[in-house]
Amino acid sequence: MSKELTSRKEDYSKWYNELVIKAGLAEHSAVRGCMVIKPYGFAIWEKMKAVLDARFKATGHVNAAFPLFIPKSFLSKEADHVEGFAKECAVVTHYRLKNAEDGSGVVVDPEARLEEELIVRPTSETIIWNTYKNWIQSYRDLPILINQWANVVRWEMRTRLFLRTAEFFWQEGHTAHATSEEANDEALLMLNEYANFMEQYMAVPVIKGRKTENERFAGAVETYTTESLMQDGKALQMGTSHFLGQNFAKAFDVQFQKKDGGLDYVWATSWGVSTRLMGALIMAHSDDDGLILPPKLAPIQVGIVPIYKTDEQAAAINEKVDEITKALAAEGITTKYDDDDSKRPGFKFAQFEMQGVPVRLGLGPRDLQNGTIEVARRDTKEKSSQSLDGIVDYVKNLLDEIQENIYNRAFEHRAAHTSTVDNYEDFKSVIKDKGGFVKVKWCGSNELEDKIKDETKATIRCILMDDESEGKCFYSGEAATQTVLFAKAY
RNA sequence: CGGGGUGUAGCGCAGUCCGGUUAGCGCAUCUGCUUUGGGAGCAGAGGGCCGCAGGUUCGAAUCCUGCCACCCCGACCA
Repeated sequence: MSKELTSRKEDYSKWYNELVIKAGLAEHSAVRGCMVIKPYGFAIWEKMKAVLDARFKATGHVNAAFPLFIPKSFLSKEADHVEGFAKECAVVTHYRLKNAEDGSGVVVDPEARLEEELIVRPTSETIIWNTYKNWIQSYRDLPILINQWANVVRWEMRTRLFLRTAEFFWQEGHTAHATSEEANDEALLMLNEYANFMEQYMAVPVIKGRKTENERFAGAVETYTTESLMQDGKALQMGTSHFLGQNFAKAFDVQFQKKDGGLDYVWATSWGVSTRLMGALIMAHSDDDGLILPPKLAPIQVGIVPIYKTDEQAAAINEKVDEITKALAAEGITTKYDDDDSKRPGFKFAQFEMQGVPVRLGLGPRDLQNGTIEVARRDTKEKSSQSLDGIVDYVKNLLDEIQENIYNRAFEHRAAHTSTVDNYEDFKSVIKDKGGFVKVKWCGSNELEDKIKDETKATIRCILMDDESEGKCFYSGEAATQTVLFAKAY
């Protein structure tokens, strides 16, 4: 395996694939389209999970677990929903294997066919609403605010590590409410929680908006989304939050007794983010030397490399590093001391860089003599010599600075790659040559959206929340009803 | 599902056209010595159902037939 990555300029897609492998985040498994998330990659996901889970709980939600399998008939109860997912479902048809008669191994036992086939959940609305039906009789049972952390399966044609895999991990929130307004507020609340997490922890700026009918979740009345822009100018949908109206309540006949008497169907939301966030995190910040992680999500915040010739020097360095590590740990900063004697310092520097460790410390005999330590920051690759006294405060501040810097960098990149146009010629040339988001006035026609997609590959990523609907549609010249962002997307 | 490509050591590949010693190279691994402030050097060692199953042949990684898997490009998607 070569030590270098393909550069982003040369082949962005290849760069991404190699980076995921070489940074030790994930790899392809024996099962087509399914990945193995390796310990280092999973450590990042766990940090994301911990922050999100705490936010869900702080906003009143609780966790629960629903089955992996869903009776096939459930899926078809909501018409749009089945249409959206039917084409990518894994189906369980049998429950037993037996030894092949010719001794060639095991075969499916044809006697063991399931009465009703089960599908592996592509999402859990149906099984959950079938359950909620039993839990809800009165307005006193509402709201229900439940989240589950789970894996789901969507049989994708073409997959890419983290960005699109046949099996992926996510969380799905499913809430039930007495009023339309309350449910819609919930969907917006979670959209904001997502956006805050993405910006404050992942250091990825996002645009909040609504999906067009074409792009909406199958079964939703309204889909809210957080959209980000990657370094290659393509957009990535990071998380979605859906106002489901009464669609699932009606499909599963979930009614409740209102306070003032009378029955009504329950109002619903669902919202989710997946391991796709890993893909966004990787693509948003990293460079040709490897991963760049935001300090708040980096499993290792500070990597430490000893430089020595003699055993005496090594012993003295070990002692000093031990001191520093403990002082950093006391401030809640995670470190990794790479004292592997079989590797040379240069190799370790490159390794920490590939893994995106935000800050690297180098300590050698010269430093011990001068009371200094070498500090290298991953985001800018700047190196400096700092006094050993006060190194903890220095590192602490530096981590904050890196977190801020990579956010600002991503923000500026997005600003530089967001164009506003008012005619189709300009639109086509921007999409083709520059990429990024293209902001336009829009008349709201589904057919036009499809046509533009066919011609340019660009789709409407979102309808801006605070849209001023003045002016004319950039394509049809009709009165514009909204402002939208187009982009080529992942 | 259509079109193209690839299966040879843990990884990346050569060899296949035109059959013929013991199947080779780089990286990685192991042992030893020298090294260590930006991906170390030398010496030695281990590691192969040549994707699978048939066939042709004195002889098959190489030729023929069938199958399987994976990758890329399209249609579909968080």
